[in-house]
Amino acid sequence: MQQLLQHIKGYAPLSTEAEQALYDCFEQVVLAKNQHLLTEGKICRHLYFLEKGALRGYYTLDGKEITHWFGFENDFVTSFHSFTTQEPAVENLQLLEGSILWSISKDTLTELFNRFHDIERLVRVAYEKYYIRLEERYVNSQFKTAAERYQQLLEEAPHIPERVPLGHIASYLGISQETLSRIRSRL
Amino acid sequence: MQQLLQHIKGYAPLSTEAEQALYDCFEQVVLAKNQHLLTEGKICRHLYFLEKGALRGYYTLDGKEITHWFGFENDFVTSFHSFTTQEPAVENLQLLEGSILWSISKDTLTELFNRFHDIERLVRVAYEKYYIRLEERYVNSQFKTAAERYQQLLEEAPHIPERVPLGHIASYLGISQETLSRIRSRL
DNA sequence: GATTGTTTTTGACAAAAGTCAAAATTTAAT
DNA sequence: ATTAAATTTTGACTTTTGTCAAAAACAATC
Repeated sequence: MQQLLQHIKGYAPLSTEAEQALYDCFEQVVLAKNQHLLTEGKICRHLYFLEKGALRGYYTLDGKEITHWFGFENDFVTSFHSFTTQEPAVENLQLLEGSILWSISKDTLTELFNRFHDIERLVRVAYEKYYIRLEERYVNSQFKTAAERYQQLLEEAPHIPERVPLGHIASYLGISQETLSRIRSRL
Repeated sequence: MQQLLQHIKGYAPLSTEAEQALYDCFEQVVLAKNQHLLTEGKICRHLYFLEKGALRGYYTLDGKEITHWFGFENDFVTSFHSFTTQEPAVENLQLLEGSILWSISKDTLTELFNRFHDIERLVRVAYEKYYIRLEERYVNSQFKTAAERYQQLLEEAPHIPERVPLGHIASYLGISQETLSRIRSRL
């Protein structure tokens, strides 16, 4: 929990009262490898902070699993679409390692937004970071070749290829596993 | 200006004072077709609301222009990365039509955030919408074929192919202009 | 340490998309 | 209306990536 508070204070300052309120509102969740935090069709009612571990977001297309993002230490994770709209999720969240998370419900968070301007600010700032991150991924995915994307992944996020099976990485990069394997053999 | 206020009230309620403050802080900008709102290397100090017209964001790669997004009526537009970080922009913003915009500076907006919790909330909610929109684009771009992407564009955003030259659309979809032309001839 | 299951690699071929160059069409300007 | 400029289409060919099937490598378990 200290890790969570430490992390979010990097986004924006927090009053003592707001910090205490956050402290009171997050609950610890411990899950084993391969368990699901969310399955498609369910409404995602929680936002999670990942203290330790790793997970992936994936959905099913033509019977295949498509992994479209990963979460690691100090990431906030949720099915963003389902969490914000409270509509059924189209994606699944599955643990890739045994993990420690901290959870807060949508309702509780909404209440915190009402009570504390600084918490709303903090989330606003966090959204900016996550938006920029997604924008970069988008541009890279669309306008670079498969080999360039993999090389960039090795340089900028080496923890991903180190901790995640190749098949997941291939779909994360939008290529087939065979193509990724061939790219690697050429390096 | 009424259009802008009307639009943002769709995100979250606004106190009369906050509404007045917004009214006072936005300035009208009128620009002709092909003019630039921002060129790469410059720091983007303003956020714009597009009341009427159209524009594109593009950057240069290997001497080619890559259009990665479009803005139309009721969109907020800026170089998001440069605006939030105040680092030099990597992208250019160019008008595709003669346009009417409303501009607010980063400093003024920051001040409004400090004065009005409800304006910060409104932007937080707006970010959620823009994030979801980008996430959908991302998933579509990476996991669908070129033809599927074009068909989806026709269905979900027909104003884009109607108002924008083919070359821009091709790079927006991440394909060559020739391929897009061939896709269209097959329909 | 043999066995089972999972993950990764390799091969042969097919499909999709890119490139370069030129022609056709559309749009804008005089 | 005519000319010039820009945009879109077409053709021939190359490169990239995907698919299916099988083999190899690696891990986990008993």
